[in-house]
Amino acid sequence: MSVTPTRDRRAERREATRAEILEAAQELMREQGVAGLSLRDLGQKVGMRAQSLYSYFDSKEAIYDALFAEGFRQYLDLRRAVPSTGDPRADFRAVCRLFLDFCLEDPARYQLLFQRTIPGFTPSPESYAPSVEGLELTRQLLVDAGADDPADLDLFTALTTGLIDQQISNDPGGDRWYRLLDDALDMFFAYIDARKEATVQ
Amino acid sequence: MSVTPTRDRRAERREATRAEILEAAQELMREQGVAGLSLRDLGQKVGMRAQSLYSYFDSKEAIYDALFAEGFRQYLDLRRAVPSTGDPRADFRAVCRLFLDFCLEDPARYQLLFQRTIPGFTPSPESYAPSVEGLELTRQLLVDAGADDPADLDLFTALTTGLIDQQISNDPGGDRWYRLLDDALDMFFAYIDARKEATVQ
DNA sequence: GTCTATATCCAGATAGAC
DNA sequence: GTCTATCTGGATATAGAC
Repeated sequence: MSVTPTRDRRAERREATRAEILEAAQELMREQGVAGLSLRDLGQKVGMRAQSLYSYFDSKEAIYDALFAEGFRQYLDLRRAVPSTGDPRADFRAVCRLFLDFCLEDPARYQLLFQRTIPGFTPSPESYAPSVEGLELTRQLLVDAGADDPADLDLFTALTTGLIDQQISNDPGGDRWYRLLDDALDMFFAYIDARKEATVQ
Repeated sequence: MSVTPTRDRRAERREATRAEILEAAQELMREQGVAGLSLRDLGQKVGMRAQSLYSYFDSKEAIYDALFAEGFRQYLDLRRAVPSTGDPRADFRAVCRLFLDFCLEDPARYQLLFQRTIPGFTPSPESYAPSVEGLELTRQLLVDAGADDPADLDLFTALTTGLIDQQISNDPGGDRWYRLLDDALDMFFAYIDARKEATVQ
C-alpha cells in the first residue's frame, strides 16, 4: 500500500534552492547594482549554468519580483519586532530609525523596493501587497503620533526618503544625512503641532 | 595671399551637429529612460549610423558627460533669470519652485544630474563644476534667508529631493508631492526660526 | 565625415539529450 | 533538474573605403 508522506522533501529542497538563488541575487546586486544583475553571474554564484535557473524562475523579471516581495517581507519582519512603549512619538521615531537603517544597509535593495529605476520591471500585485501593508502601518503610527492629515503622511515620506536618497547619492557609506533624522523629526512634529494649535484657536 | 577668416564655419557646423546629437539624446532618454539610451537609436534619430557618432564623441560616456554638463548649464541659465525682489525668503521660494519645475519637467535628466544610478558613469571634473556652482548659489541664498548652519542646507536638500523623488516614483506626471512644496518650506523656516529664537534666549 | 563591414562581447531565453 | 548547444538580438567600438 502506498502512503502519503506528510513532508514533501522534493518541494522543500526546491524551495531551499529558490531561497539560495534569491540570496545570491541580492548579494550580486549589492556588489554591482540592481541593473547589473545577470543570469550568468547568478548561475555561477549558485553553481549552475544560467539556463538552469529557469527551472526555478520563469524569467529574470520573476527573480526581480521575488526579490521585491522578499525585501518587503524582511522589512515587515524587522518592523513587527519593534516593541510598543506606549509613547506614540517615541515609537514612531524608533520605526523611522529602523527604516533608515534598513534602507541604508542595502542601497541596491532600496533602489529595487522604493525607486522605479529598473528598465521594465513592475512588481506583480501579489508582491506589491506587502508594500501597501507597510505604508498602512506607517500611516496608522503617524495618526497615533498626532498627524492625521493624509498630506502629513506624504510630507513625511518625502522627508525620510529625501534623507535616504541624499545619503546614498552624495555620501555613500557615511552619515551626513542619516544623522539629521532626529532634527528632521523635530521639525516635522513641531510643524504638525503648530498647525494643530492654530486650527484649535 | 591667404587670409585667415574670423569665423571657422567648419567648427561652427561641427558644434551645431554636436548640439543636435545631445538634444536628440535628451529626447530619447525622456522617452525610454536614462539607461535605455543606445547609440543605434541615437544615430537613427539624427540620421546617421551609430558608428558615425564617434566623429563627434569619443564614447557613450562622453555623451553622458556632455549631457550632464548641458543639464546644469540649462538649470543655471534658468536660475540666473530669477529676479531678486529684496525679500530673501520670497526669492528662496521662487528658486525652489523653479528647481522642482526643472526636475519634474524631465525626470530622466533629473536622474542623470542628481541621482547616481547609471552603471559606470561618473561626471568629469569639468562637467561637475557647474553642479557645485549651483549648490553654492543655493547655500548663499539659504544664508540670506536666515539659515546659516551647514546642516540646514543638508536638511533642505533632503526635503526638496524627497518631494521630487516621491513625485517621480509614486505619482509620475501628477502633483501629489509637488503641491506640498509651500507647506514643506513653511515647516522648514518655522524650524529654523524656532531654533534661532531658542539660541538667542 | 560618413559609410560598410566587422570585431567582440554580452544579454535573456529555448530545445532537447541525459 | 541540469546540462550542452543554440537562437536571437542587443550593445560599444574599430578599420578602412570613399
